[in-house]
Amino acid sequence: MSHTERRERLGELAPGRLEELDEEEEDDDQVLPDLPNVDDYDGIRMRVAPNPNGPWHIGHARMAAVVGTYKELYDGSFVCRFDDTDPETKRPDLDAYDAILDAIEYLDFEPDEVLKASDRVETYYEHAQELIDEGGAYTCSCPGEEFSNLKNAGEPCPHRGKDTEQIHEEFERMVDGEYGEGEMVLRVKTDIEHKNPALRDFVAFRIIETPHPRAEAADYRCWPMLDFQSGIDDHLTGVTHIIRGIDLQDSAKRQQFVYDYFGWEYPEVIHWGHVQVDAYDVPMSTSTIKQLIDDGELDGWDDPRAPTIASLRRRGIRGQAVVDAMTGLGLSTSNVDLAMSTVYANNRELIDEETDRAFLVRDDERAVEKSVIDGPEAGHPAVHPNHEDRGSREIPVETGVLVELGDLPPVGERVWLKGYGCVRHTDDGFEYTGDDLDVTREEGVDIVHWVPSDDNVDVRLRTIDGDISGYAEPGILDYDPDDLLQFERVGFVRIDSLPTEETGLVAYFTHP
RNA sequence: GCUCCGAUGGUGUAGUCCGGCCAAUCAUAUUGCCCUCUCACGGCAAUGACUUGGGUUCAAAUCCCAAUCGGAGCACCA
Repeated sequence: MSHTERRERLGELAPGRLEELDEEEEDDDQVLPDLPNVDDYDGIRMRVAPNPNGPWHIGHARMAAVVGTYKELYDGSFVCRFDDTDPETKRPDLDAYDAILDAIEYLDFEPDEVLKASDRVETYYEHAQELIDEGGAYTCSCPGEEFSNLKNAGEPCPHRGKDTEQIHEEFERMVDGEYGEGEMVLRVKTDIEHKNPALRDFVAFRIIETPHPRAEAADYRCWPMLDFQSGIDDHLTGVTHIIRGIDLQDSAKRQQFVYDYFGWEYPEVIHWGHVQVDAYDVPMSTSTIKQLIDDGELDGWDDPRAPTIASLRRRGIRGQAVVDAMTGLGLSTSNVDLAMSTVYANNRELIDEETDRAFLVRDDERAVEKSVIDGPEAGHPAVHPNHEDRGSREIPVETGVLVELGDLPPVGERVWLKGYGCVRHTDDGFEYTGDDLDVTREEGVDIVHWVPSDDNVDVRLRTIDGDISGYAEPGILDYDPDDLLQFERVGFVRIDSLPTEETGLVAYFTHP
């Protein structure tokens, strides 16, 4: 049935429906879907809860980008809470706390409150004691495997029936550090026969003998598990909406037991899948990146080859470009692949108009030197092709020029040196022809970039695929670190440092 | 093994709740053309998707069932 036929048919069968559809012409062009049950809350409060075991990789930016955007959308607030309750397996990196806050700032968001779980251990203890009073927790000395077997069979362990006084006493001893690792844990009493084995009597506190790296928290040995700590904190900090990964899809159900004991209302929860990013050889994992840095494979967290926030920033990519790409991914529960080309497209849109142009002849393309015969003394390409008012550059020619091998025409053919003029490749070098620009259109003469063979600047261009060396036009020295440029026909770069006695100018490749 | 969850082009996404203006949106990507003293920007066009099979219905991307594929949890990690 054709579209028109369908419409006519619908008109016969349900005339009102057709009008309804016509009226539904809605208006929302929202960047993110509505949060659930927003009207049930006085204000929207969310949280970003990173583990500070390293600076952020690109995937981490998604949480800050989305939570920050919701904050703006609903005029709400968000907490940045460092969930640093494992000094052993996910040992916090003391530099990461600030690195993460910097990353959030780079994305142009500001947490309304910053908390560290390791500052709040006493609070967790208090709630544990309360939970014990409510009959919601018990100390358990089962070896892990033994408990696991019982749990999988749906059988309670012998410790489940202890009286409250003994539990208090043993928990007290856990806090006082009187047990070694693995000797005693505090479990939340859920439903040992729950059909989902993942929800049965989970651990709330365990002993870790390795001191916490933060001096303020170094004396604690009895640490809460994520599900306990996070559940308590979300309530205490007034969080209304939680976004978290599908790896934590059972957390809410686990924490619900604790909330029930306390008579609390559980916040709204959204789960989303994992993000993969294309374009990188390096896996997007904090521990892997850390290892590669330790091994010297990467220069640091901001190495252009690292899939990290620090790297994107150093390459001159705006936080806004990252945020736009992240919000574009939506909140799907399935795993998603972020194409870096999306980030690049967003960023190009942000920087193209304002970024000055320059020439870089890449040595990796095997620059070739040619003397220029009978030509003008200098070329004058535009600073920006779409903005004549920004003037033109002056590039001296003197004895000759460098061009990339791939741009060198066969002997006897012409090429147009951009901003300079047309030359013919002869046995003697480049002979200036004086041709009009029309030859580039009418006779197919290619327009190429070039630099003076004498007066140029050594450049090391750091890219996602490794370093490239080359020679830039002299005017590049007028720029400062952190300035952006577009090397014409190469791509955008951020100037990282000016030349020194030992090294040339260092630039980071942004994107084509 | 037990328990959850998901599936729209190369990628992401809208539409799914409440079946009908879906002949499926937008972006990105790729390709071609135009513009251009850049392979940038801009303009135009092309490419390309409802996992499969049943069922309900006048009508299914949308509801139901099954299969397939994929993801996640069952840690004294977060």
